[in-house]
Amino acid sequence: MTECASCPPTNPQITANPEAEQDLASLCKALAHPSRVRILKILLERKSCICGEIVEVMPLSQSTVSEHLRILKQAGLVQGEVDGPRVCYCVHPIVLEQFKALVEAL
Amino acid sequence: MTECASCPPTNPQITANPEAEQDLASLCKALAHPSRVRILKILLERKSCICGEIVEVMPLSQSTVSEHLRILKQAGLVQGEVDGPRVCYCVHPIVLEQFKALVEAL
DNA sequence: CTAGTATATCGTCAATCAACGATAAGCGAT
DNA sequence: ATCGCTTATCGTTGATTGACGATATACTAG
Repeated sequence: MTECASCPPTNPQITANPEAEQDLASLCKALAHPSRVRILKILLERKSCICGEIVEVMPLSQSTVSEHLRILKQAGLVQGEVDGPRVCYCVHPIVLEQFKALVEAL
Repeated sequence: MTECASCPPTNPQITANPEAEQDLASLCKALAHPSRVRILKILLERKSCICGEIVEVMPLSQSTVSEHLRILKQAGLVQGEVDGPRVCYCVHPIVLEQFKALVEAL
């Protein structure tokens, strides 16, 4: 039972939920790049669900932005809806809440 | 102003705090691997601040666990204190709270 | 000082990531 | 059907990651 002075008291519950841990890791991985955090913020702040607009705002090429969107979409954090010739992206509220809950549970 | 039906209404505030976004991305990156989430959970759940004990519990080599700990420490989520021949790791409560706050603010 | 234990670092290798330009695919309008 | 616009995908490249064994470092005990 090693213990040190500077460590805070911790709850002794024995959780170990491998699935939740994997989910948290996956969601974190999706947000492990500043550009993707930025994109998520943009989607949250704008009333519209833009897509090409993101490319205009970001200092990245269209293909790179598209790739970041793919990663966010694959993680479930974002969903894209085809709207004529363009695609309308928006945050998936439920998955974002799940992410918040997983982090809060730490 | 593209907008689509399935998207939730979002707050129109213009935040754009690049520093906070970078911080969030860095913290997420540190937790972007299941093993590191696992290690963090272990540190939170155990009353002790173990280190070699982590190696025993994880299906990874000592050097790999050490590397994961280094990444967590570099992100500030964890701190290690030398305790004789061994090192006592524990979660840095303030940084963890900052992480929670950044996620909650999404 | 030496031996033993615990942890960190090094070197390597395969795999994954991030970025880009080029190109394909989807759709509306002509 | 074709043109023009928007977005996705492909192929490439250099950088980073994750894993390991081997080794170096740090500390205690004897």
